Amino acid sequence: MAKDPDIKARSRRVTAQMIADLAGVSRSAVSRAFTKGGYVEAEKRQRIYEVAAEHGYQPNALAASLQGGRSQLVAVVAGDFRNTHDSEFTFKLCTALNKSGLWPLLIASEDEASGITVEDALRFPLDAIVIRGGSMSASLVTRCSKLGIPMICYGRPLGNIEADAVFCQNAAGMRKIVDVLLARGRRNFGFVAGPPGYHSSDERRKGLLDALADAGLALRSEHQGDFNVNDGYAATLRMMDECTDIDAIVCANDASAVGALGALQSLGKNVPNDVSVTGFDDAEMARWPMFSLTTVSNPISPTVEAVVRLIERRLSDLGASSQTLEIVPEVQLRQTH
Amino acid sequence: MAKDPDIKARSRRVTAQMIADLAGVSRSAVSRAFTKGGYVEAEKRQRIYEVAAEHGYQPNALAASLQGGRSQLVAVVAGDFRNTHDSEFTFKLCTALNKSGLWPLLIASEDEASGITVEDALRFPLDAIVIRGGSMSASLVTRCSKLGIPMICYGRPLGNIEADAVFCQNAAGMRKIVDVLLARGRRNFGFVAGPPGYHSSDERRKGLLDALADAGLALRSEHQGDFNVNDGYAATLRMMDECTDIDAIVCANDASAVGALGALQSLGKNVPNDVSVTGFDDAEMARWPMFSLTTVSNPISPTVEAVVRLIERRLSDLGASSQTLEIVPEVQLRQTH
DNA sequence: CACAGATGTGCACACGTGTTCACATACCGT
DNA sequence: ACGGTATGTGAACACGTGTGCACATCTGTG
Repeated sequence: MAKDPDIKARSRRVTAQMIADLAGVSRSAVSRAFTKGGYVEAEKRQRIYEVAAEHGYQPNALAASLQGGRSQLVAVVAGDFRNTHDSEFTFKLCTALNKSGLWPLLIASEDEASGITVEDALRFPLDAIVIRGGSMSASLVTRCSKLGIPMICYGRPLGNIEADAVFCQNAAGMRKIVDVLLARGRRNFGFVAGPPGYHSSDERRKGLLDALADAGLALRSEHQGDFNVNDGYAATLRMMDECTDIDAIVCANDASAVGALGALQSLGKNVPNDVSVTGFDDAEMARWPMFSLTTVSNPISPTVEAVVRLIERRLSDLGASSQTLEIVPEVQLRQTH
Repeated sequence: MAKDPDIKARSRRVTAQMIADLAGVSRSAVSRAFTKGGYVEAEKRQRIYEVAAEHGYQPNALAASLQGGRSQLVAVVAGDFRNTHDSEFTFKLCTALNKSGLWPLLIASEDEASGITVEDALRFPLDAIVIRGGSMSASLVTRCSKLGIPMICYGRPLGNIEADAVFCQNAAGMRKIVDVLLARGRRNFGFVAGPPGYHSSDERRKGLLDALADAGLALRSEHQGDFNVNDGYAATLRMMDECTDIDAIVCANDASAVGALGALQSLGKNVPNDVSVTGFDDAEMARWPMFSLTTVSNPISPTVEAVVRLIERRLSDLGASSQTLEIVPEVQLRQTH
């Protein structure tokens, strides 16, 4: 057993060579002891494990990844959490990645305030990158392709961009819930919109307008919000001020709908007798007992599973053709329609 | 200009050596061109940048980190998001880390379902690890110390564990808001508790009981929840069924309080005339117009700043003594007390 | 005995970087 | 002329791993 080679006096991480010296074996033996299927004599192996445990040795995953192995890092570009459904999605995605032995490197916000861009993350030899549709660009796809980093996009279809994608059919989901309202005899529709330029926002609006047009109707009132409760509340107050005969308020997402419910209550309106309210996404708040919101599901679990599946497919076969998976939203009938 | 060395036929990341070959320079020149202060002749430098841009070259951050540099990875162990305040905190922490040039490696859930432990993350040469108090253990501290990984704990004080910590004075905050209720003449207190065994849960309960004891009062009713809206709603229904003269419902967190508000409304109770309701944390929902919840702030920004400051201090001086920062909560008076 | 397979071994190499070092050139001041 | 400084250069080394390779021993089979 070699003398303690002054580990404590050094701030460096414990290395395999240090363990080898202490255990009186070669570095190869240490490496083999920590590699599945590696040949090391049982007694030697035991000694290596003991010394390693005593000194807190763990192989350095990043050094190992240089060897043509994978880093196991997956960048998750989560956007700005404007829609709370996104934060629920992100955390579930991160959990699922962990379950697959992958480590999410989180980019929680991509804007100028954070001084960070997705491209900064490409300095890491990522196994993959998962990114919201809104942050996609053709140049980013090219960059990732050149670096051999698989890219999976969620939340929107990609047009002529070649990458894997998972998205929810926003327009179709919106049509479904408008059909429910029409079937209940609602005719005077108001819309609490999300911020324009966001694909989900725009597609949900399109689905609403198309469904109304097919029924020979037009929107009576529209007010924009930023996908949050406060904006939904204010937009609804303005809408009811402008048109007192609104009988259905369709909202671009659940938080807007929760805000609408709050505003209607403050106005003494009865939901759904006086006016229906619907949301989109089936976020957790939609299921709270005081709301029991009728909404359209943008189910997190199937989307997360699809993303993970696409990653694994890509890691198995980098040259596979790109694939797009669509999630079909379903109406969740509760108490507000 | 050397011939294209078959980059496209290889799935490997573009390397500095490949760029050097293409640009007709040494690898050292490429390295210097991408290192601040590195000496490279201007014309050569330009050529290197052009070739690099054409082939999507970026230095591999992980290879570079082997050179005694830092990985810039910070593990963020975020727990299970039982309390929605935690997801807000985590998101903001990750943004702040990005701003400091650090990359959060997110462990979104540490339980058996994910098959992941914090120790798995220690295989990466992390610059630091930020962890919720509930996931702390002395053995983890020892392990990190041996690996030279600084650890910052948030959410609870550490007892005799040697690590940096930031936490909110839960008990003191609770006393403050109970004093507000006492000053309003409330005498019949009910408590919607959080899950036992969570430090914040237990401390907030202790603060409540102590404040009441000092006023010569005892809790009239207590029901447990899991820090969420649904449990707050159900607990409040049970409480009002059990004791019809409750005049103040103190909740362990804001989501429980939001649930309590919903339950009281369904019972036709007027808040705050009939009964006061208070929360804890000042999560975003506390500020929604239909709730306008009186609560205690557990301010995210100062906590995040403190965590980042502790990380930077540790990175500057690994041997610095451990430090504990306390965040003083403040009462946020709104409409429910 | 020869061969094949299993187990075991340490040396040397590769992975992709940044840095050190010795050498080179140019310029300025003493 | 000499010394110091700035700029520039490529070879070699270091970082911390996993792997390939040649060699060694043992066992079983034909």
